[in-house]
Amino acid sequence: MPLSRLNPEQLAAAKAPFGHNLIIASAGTGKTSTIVGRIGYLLGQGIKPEEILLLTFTNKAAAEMVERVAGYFSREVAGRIEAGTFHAVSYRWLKKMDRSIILKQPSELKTLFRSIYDKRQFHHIGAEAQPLSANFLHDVYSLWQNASVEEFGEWLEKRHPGQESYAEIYLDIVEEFEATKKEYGFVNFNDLLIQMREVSKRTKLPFREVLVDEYQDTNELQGSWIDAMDPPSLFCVGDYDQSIYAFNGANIHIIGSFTRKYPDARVFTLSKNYRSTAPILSLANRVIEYNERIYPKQLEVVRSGGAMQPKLLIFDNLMQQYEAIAQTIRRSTTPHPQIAVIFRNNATADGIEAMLREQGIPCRRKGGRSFFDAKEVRAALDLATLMANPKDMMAFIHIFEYAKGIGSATAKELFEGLVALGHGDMLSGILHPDDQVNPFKARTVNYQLGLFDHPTHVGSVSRFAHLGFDEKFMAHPILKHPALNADGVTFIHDFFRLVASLRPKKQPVPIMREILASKTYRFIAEQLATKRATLKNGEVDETKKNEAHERIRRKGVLLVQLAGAYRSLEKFINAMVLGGGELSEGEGVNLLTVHASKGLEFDEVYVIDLMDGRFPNRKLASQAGLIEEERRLFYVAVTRAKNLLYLSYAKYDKFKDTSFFPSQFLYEAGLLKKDQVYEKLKQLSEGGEEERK
DNA sequence: ATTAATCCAGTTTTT
DNA sequence: CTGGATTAAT
Repeated sequence: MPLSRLNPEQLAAAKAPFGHNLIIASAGTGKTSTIVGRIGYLLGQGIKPEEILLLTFTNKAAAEMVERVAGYFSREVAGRIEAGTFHAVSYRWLKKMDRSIILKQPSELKTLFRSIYDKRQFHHIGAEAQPLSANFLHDVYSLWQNASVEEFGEWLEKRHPGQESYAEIYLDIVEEFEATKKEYGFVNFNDLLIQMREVSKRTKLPFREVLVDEYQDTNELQGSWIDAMDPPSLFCVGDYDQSIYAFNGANIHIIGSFTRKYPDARVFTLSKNYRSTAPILSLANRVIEYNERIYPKQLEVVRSGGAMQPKLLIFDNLMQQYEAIAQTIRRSTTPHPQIAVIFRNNATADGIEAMLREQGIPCRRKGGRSFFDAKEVRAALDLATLMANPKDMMAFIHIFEYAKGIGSATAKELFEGLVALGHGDMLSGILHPDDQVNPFKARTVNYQLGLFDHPTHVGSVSRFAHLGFDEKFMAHPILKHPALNADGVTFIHDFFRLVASLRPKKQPVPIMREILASKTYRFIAEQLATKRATLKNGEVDETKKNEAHERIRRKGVLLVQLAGAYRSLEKFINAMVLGGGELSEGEGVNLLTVHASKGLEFDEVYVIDLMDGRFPNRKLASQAGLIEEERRLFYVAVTRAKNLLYLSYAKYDKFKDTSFFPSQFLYEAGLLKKDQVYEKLKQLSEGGEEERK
């Protein structure tokens, strides 16, 4: 039984009575075992697995816990537990209620937001504040959705004073943004939670207990999501010192005020650390002590034995640092998957990754980001998306921008024309156009030249006769669009053929295969490969081009592999958005941001680039007292280590010609002797504290 | 007006 | 190196 392995503290928590239970679990105190134990206890009490909801921060974490439960019970029982991220769970339930959902990449919706913003005029007069930029306003809006249940206008006023005169325009933009998303059938991450919260308010869900992992990173939106569900029993596990998602609206106040919110709350504290050696733990604790305490922290070290002290590595310049670390890793006897290199921001990782590969050390970097950002992957998925959601004008425009002579404006007109020809359905507009319908809105520009109106249209189609397409295609009304040239018509022809052959298919794998083999996709791939192989002097390097094609082909293979796990196209596409970021490529040494390292542990850990400005991020730390969050980030990073911990920094970046001071956390950790530099850094951070008040 | 080419800045963190 | 913004060309 899972309970027999727990220590008394963990056992008490796992066997807590129903109600509102908060478990304060510091790093490495067996939080996962306790949650698994709790689930075992619930099942033992006769609770059905489908009455248990387990919310985790990543889907991988959920899968791991379910897997451990399966080890004690059975895969069948464990599989019935509702487990996943807030987003994944919301998605599943909304699908269960038969909603059609097409998740879009955040960047896509940001583009949409920008286009709506750009339609507005801001008249700002000299002394007034500049209006917020489109991108910034989008992020502000998204943060508001996550961080607040107040009205947007009021919240904005508090957070960005001086913007009052634009508030009306902002609200108008936001309103149109919401309406447009609805029109095109788009849903973003926030919408999943917001829609699910609405559902929970109306429908009582069958959960007897909700378990929340990483409770310290719950934001207001997620908090209200739980409130709306109003489960009879809550089991929240978290650690105040590991709250690192303030940028996403995570509010430590939520975990901090748990006992005030629920007067009947019971609090359990897990204080025995099983993960790290004494020197690693004491370093972590020394630093986190600089933060104000909400709960007293008395971590007990369980492990004993001759442990190595954490080692500080100092380098003259950045590349030397990466090189030396790569060498140290090469010499290490620790198996590669048990080694992690942890950094504050992703941008830094390119240097170390390149260096590791150069030295022949295999590594894996979390974030399928690069994969899903690749244009060829986007294009393949956009084509698939059009079959699942023919209302997706953005996907259509992206595809047609590859056609010569067709830009976003013409693509939009083509899309709207096809929708009109299909009485609201773009696909039937392609396959069975109603030729009684005029696909084009009157364009004032053309009609000023009245004379040419009619002849232009007829003539424009006949001039494509030499292309040799069949009559049925040549009769398609959309070809009358005046801006089309031969290349554009050819592109449309191939695209229509693809749509026709995809239409009867339902399974993701054959659909993806068909897309990858299509002329449309091959044409796009050819363009991308050529562009990637074009040298500065304009010549195309054939070898490079072949390599580019090979990389594109491999991504296609991976896409088909991924598609194999899904039974419907819509689910496949959504999963690529919902879980895509959790995909990691390769095997070997782990390259992780601090945020991505949360919840993981490794024998050997390198925390790199510990320079002031980078870690802590000075731009952030100097504002709004966020130095505490940066400190928590440091705490999370170092507590990933079980046995060996290396901290490193470089004094100089040759490439950018900038010098660095060491991170103030290195002083706080006692690795550097406090000097004038430290005093100066401390002042900078405290300056931020002042500003807050 | 729209597309295509060129230039320029920039890069926190996640579902 | 990408994506956005500016500019040149159609």
